[in-house]
Amino acid sequence: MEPQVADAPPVLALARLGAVMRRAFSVRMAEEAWAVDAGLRPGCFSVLRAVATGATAPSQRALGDQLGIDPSDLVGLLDVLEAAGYVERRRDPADRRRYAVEVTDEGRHAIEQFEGVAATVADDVFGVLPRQDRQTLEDLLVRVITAHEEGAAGGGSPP
Amino acid sequence: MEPQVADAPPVLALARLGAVMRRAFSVRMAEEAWAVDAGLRPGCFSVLRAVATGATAPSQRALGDQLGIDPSDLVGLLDVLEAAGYVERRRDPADRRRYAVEVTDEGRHAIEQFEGVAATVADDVFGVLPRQDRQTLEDLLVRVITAHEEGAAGGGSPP
DNA sequence: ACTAGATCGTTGGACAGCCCAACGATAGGG
DNA sequence: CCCTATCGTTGGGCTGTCCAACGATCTAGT
Repeated sequence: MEPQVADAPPVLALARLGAVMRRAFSVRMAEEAWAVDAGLRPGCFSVLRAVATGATAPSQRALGDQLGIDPSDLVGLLDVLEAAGYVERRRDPADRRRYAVEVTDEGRHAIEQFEGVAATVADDVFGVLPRQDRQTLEDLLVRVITAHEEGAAGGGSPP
Repeated sequence: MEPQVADAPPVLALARLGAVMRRAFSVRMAEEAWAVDAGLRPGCFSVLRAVATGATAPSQRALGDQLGIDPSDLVGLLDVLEAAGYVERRRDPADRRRYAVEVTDEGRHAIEQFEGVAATVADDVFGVLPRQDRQTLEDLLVRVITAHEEGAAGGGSPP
């Protein structure tokens, strides 16, 4: 009768781990003056990164679909980012309902700083693993996450 | 300066993935009559599992420290579990402030059913990976999670 | 023995994240 | 020209998490 410390699917434990990471990230960011000053929330960086890494300036709808964020929540996040001067909302001339969200140079600079904070948090969480295993874990996580992002956004089955 | 297609530390993405898992778990559970009937919330199963796998009947304080759940939130979760007949709160005779939380036979049975639901969710999330990689990922996650649980609970340095 | 401080479980409230319903503005098809 | 669908936006509700404070109980100092 082994105590089976970790059962087959550590589903809720992973959910918990994600919450801890978000929390730790939020705490670390609260120490950064440039972030507090702009009123940046954790979700802002997910959006900022998606805008910057995307090939073309995406619409808010596409952005929300890709990240799994509700369009209504995206509004506030983009308001903050725009007020901070990190992104710009330009009307899509071909479809004036849409905004074409573009990243600014300051936005790209902010991403680098954000990456530094994220690296600190990642060290706290994944630092318990030896370097090789940690690399493997991060690679696998990226594969899972990107697979789900594609499945939600572009992976759609067009009728 | 690599183009860093997939960010160095997928911190927020992992946080997002955790939220997705919790959500998916909640949705799947909403379809199970035995869970809805008892008013079980996702966190209940984390607690139930911790109570069952622990060597001795833990106090609520120890339980909260291990799982990273605030004692005040643990109250409600245990109320639900006790009302469902899955756990019992017995006064610790050696220290009448504490409760010794014990799992019942029905509680153990509920864990098995819960594991089935969790397995379904895990398939949805990790199913995008080939079997071998999935196994590796789950193992690494378990190592990280247990390391943090030990660090939070048993890691204390008793004076 | 008696008091002072610490610990355990509990209550209540504050706060952020996530989701849904509904609305004006715009685009496309009959 | 009208009807429907889509985009961004507003508002509200629900849940999870955290913090402050309280009575009951244990522990330590005298």
